[in-house]
Amino acid sequence: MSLPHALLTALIERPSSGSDLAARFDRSIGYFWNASHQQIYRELARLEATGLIESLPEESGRGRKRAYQILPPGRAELERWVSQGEAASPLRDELMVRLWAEAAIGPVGLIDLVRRRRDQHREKLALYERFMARDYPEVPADRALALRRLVLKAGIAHERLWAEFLDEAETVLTQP
Amino acid sequence: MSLPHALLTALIERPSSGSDLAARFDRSIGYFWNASHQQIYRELARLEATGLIESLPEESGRGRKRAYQILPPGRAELERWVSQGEAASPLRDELMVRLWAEAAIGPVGLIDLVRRRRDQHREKLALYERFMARDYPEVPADRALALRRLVLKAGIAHERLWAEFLDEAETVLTQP
DNA sequence: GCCCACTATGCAACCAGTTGCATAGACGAG
DNA sequence: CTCGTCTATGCAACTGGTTGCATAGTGGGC
Repeated sequence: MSLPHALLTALIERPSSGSDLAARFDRSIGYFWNASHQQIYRELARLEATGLIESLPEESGRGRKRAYQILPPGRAELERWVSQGEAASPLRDELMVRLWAEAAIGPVGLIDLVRRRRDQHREKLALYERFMARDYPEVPADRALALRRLVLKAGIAHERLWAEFLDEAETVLTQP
Repeated sequence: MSLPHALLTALIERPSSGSDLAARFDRSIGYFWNASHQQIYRELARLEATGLIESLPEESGRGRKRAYQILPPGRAELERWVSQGEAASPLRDELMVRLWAEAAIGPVGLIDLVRRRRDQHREKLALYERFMARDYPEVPADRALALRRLVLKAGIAHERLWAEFLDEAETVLTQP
């Protein structure tokens, strides 16, 4: 249940509409949590129904932007939640299952998929590195900025790890 | 939809019951795909209903082991699936959302959670490294073994990355 | 002025995964 | 022998995420 809290966090930074939020997700926390616009709209409606956020009265309706802002109970809920988590989100990666299956049934053309996916990771890596160079040319002294930089840094490390791993997988898949 | 294919792969290696499979998931592909016993039983029932596997006739019933084996259509489906995937599974990590939220609302005691989670990753890392030393003392020449070793290696790299990242997060969270 | 493409919002149905619990046999302690 | 505990199987309800589609406004090209 991180999506509502991710939305609350985004709304603390500034009031936003659903499409705003969808766009912002792609550019910041999107490294580690993504959401489709349908999820976002549904969750915003729920958050409003439970009184954690409210929509700004700007003659709403379909096709019209509808901005939301966070309310005090929303901030309280976010504070409660942040330090309260427990288990690590379970790890799931389809490609690993495919590699494992290839080991069991022999060569079946997984190599193309591996190459495509490695290229995806390389692209993301390059993108995130541009973000890093642009937004954090040096390590910020400010705590909040340092934390946001850290999240981006984790995204970079993650993409680099996968790109390197997939290079190695390519070698193993082609050789014998 | 990787679970059915993960089960098919496991059943190629050898016929197994639901609880067998649950145990084996914890020790091999579990690094990258896990499943509760409920999911496994339900999925096995589905796979049998669609004719991809069959249960061995060993006087079944509750409390009795009920082993399944893969059928030719199951193997065919697995081969079809392996090389056919497309998008990378979306990445989701709650802790990153929490870090991001902490950046927005200030210190709220996330540090304990970070330490706990770092320790979890360290434990897994140590465990996987033991597996590596025990099962793959040297790089196997055999393709299938090399692939399985590779999956384990990815698990190790992943846990190490997280443990190191969380060390850094601890530093940032405590300092300012 | 009209059409077309684009942005923004939203509904409904479906699917995968989780949670809580129930039931049946195996097996050992007393 | 019977009680408690462990393993194995299973059902039902719920939740979060995905897919496919529908509808309303906006704005540019012609």
